[in-house]
Amino acid sequence: MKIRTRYAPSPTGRMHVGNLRTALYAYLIAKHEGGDFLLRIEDTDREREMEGAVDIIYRTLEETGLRHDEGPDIGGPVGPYVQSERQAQGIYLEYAKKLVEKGEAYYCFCTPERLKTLTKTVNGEEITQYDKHCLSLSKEEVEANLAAGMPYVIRQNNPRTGTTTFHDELYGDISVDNAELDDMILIKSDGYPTYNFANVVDDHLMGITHVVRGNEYLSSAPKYNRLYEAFGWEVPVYVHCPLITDENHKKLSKRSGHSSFEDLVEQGFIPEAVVNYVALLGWSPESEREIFSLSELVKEFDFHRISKSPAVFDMVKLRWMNGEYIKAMDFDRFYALAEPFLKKVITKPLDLRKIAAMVKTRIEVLPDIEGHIDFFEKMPEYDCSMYVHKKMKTNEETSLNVLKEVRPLLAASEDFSNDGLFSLLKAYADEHGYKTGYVMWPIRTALSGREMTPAGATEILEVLGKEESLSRIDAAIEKLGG
RNA sequence: GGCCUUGUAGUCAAGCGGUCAAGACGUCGCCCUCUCACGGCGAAGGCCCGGGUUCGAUUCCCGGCAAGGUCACCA
Repeated sequence: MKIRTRYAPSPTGRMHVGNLRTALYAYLIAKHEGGDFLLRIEDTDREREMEGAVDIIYRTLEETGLRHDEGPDIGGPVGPYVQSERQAQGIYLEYAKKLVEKGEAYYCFCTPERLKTLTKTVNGEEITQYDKHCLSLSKEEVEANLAAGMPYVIRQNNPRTGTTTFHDELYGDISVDNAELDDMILIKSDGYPTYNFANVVDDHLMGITHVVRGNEYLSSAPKYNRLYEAFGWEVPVYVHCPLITDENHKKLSKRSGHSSFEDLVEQGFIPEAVVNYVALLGWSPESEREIFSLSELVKEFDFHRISKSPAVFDMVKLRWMNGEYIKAMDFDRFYALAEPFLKKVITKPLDLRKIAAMVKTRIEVLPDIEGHIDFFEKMPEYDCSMYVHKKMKTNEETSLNVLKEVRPLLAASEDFSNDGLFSLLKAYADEHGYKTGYVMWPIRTALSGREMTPAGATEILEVLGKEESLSRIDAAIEKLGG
């Protein structure tokens, strides 16, 4: 049988990294076996719906490369793929009524006020368990209420005794006392289905074979199972993914500042790196490899190797991985990404491509660029003590001397390329019996005013050009009292 | 509070009765080197606790403990 998985987000905002990983795993499970990956929009909560959110979903799927085979935008054999459209067709009500006929669900006319009396507070959380009050209504009473236009919901009718067991591919068999199962609402008073119900109905109607979802649904899974059984439908394979947490081991929330894919992209992360990192949060390949393209993941992915324990989202490791992607990236693409950051700092007509090349192996995230290159634009303030370097055996005096001697050589040099400059200065050093660093250190300091730079002295000379370089060296000589 | 799940270094993680308990990030040290970075080499750091079962438990069982999740007309 062909595997069919789905990603079923609700359009309420940016794509949370937990959802992204769920989508990724669903995609990988399907594609590893040559199956289908579908997109379904779950817009049954008209309150929380956000304008433009569907576009964010499309864009994120596009940027991460998680191409769906069926969905609202491209259609497919089991559409529509938007739940509000499906509800308009009356699909959910129709199926809910089937359950009512079977005695697996019932109409409920309880008012919010009455429901409130059923609520108790535990640890600051409000907990409500319905008391099956409306289950005892006779058929006539229900008909009368409906005829009178009383608002109603339809609830699942769960048994109060016995146990329900469901199977998860990762977690194994999980049994729950039926007394724990609330009579959850299937159809809301506005006529829309709840997530719980729409999900089951649509997954079945759309032929989903593997339901991939976050582990926060683990405790409600038995109720879904009962729904499948009530309908007499085959229960899909459940794959509950472990939770992704923040550094405090709490469910990742918007407050952490990096909870969504878009947040991360804004912070300068590369989509491929995010996908790669997220794939490894809760899953590990057989090999020791860590860097995987999406297509390599498709090949390697065995969902049985998904772990069961929650994982902390580690920005430090993500940064490292992003750096790996930047280093491996072909230069033109890197330059395209880097250019805005370069131009933010540098307005002078310097060779930005050369500067980009310098910085490529030294950053983890695009915005890191800015901190490396500001001295090109403008010579920063610095202290003369910077000329003192124990290992290079330099101090202010030796530096002044070197700068003075080297200045005319540079002024006379026709060749201001990195290679030419290096051999010129190397020859000078050899001639005087100096170590290379002994002469390079003061020059680099004079040119940059920085203890560390993304390039050596000669590369900086090359980029700065003769005129600017000499002027900076002159300023340094003066600063050193020469 | 009920229920569910999880528990290998700071973090991600291999492991599936016998291992010097992989690997990666981070940290520290060394090498390379015109600084830094890259790259190379190395170090420190771990099986939640207590009982069993077993010749032998990180691994199996039981009990604790801890953490997280969940208990909506949200998904």
